[in-house]
Amino acid sequence: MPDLKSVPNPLFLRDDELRQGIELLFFGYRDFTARADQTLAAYNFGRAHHRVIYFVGRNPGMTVSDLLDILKITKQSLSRVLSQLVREGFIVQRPGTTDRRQRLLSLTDKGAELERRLTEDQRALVARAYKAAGAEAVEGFKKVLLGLINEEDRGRFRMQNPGGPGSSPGTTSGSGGGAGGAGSGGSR
Amino acid sequence: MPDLKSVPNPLFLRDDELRQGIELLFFGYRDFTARADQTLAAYNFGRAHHRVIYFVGRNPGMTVSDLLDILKITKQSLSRVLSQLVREGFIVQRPGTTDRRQRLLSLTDKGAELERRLTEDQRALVARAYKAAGAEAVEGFKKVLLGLINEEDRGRFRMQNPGGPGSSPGTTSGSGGGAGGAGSGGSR
DNA sequence: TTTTTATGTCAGCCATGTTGACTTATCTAA
DNA sequence: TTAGATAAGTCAACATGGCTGACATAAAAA
Repeated sequence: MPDLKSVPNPLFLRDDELRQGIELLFFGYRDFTARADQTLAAYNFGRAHHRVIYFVGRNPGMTVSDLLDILKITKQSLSRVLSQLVREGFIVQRPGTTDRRQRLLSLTDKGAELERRLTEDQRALVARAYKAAGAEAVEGFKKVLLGLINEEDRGRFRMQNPGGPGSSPGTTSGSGGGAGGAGSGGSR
Repeated sequence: MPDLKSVPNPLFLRDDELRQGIELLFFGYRDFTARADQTLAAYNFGRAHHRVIYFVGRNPGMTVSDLLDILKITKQSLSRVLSQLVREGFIVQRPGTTDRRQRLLSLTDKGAELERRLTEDQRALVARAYKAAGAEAVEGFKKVLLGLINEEDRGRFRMQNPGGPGSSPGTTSGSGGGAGGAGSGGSR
């Protein structure tokens, strides 16, 4: 591998390569969301509902502030979908124990089932792409995407050794959950 | 490396890993678009304008049908932004030479300059992520994203050897370009 | 007790996607 | 040469999901 510092513009940083990356992200994300969107339509829900259900499922007991931090939308925008999901029995809110102003969010059984169905679409798609690309490519995929992410949110992901290729499978376990992040302490 | 066929559920295909991939895509795309959106706001344009400008810049002389195929939106949706861009002098339309029903699209100088400014934001972001991750990770990134993309659109990308893991770094270079895709011949 | 914070709500605006119906110009095939 | 298909555009109406601004309530913190 060439020493990056000594090369002003390595081949993989040429304009064409970067544009290709931009387009891969566009097409990739477009198709990544397309499948789940169909499932959502059957419930008369949109992508915004999916995101709420997904992250609440991932972080049971999270606060509204936590969710806002993740989604980076206004509370008015969130309110529209969240209150709908609560009204229709997909999500429950209970007051926080230490801070009773908080509304801790979690999925109902009904919500958990929807979450499963929704996430299944994307998981299958990602699994297929992972399988086709191989373990090592997956490491690279994660590494690059992590680099695209806002410094502040990067901490949501606990990545193991970037050591790469042959990293001993036995230790890959750990972390797992990773994205938990949003502690209920939620300051802003 | 374990033989995938013999392992029912390799480590990199565990549920946690797949969810992490889903989240990386969400956060990655969110931040990938955030920067350019700010630039767009200064022109009173939105993401839809950006996409049109980007792809027309990338494929000068493309037809409206070509563009619709890429964006996968309705012509009514496209019309709203496209006619605005034409009206304001960012894009020109000229009749097709062989088929005069077609309106071949290209950027004006003004449009090209905007395209440069817009794409610069994303290119810088991608470049930073690429640089931090390294050439080999970039290969993996591309490989996985390509696997997420609709079979039909995959052909827009001419990837070099999927050679995989230990592929000699010296040869990582290759092709580059690629993504042109939408030839103006545009059949549907 | 006063102030700040966490949450929610009403009202209205904007961007961007959708469907359906219809027009115009042009190409293509019978 | 005419009938039908195709490329493009338009009007109208609607849904989703962002946004701002203003204001309300309860509970924590100073």
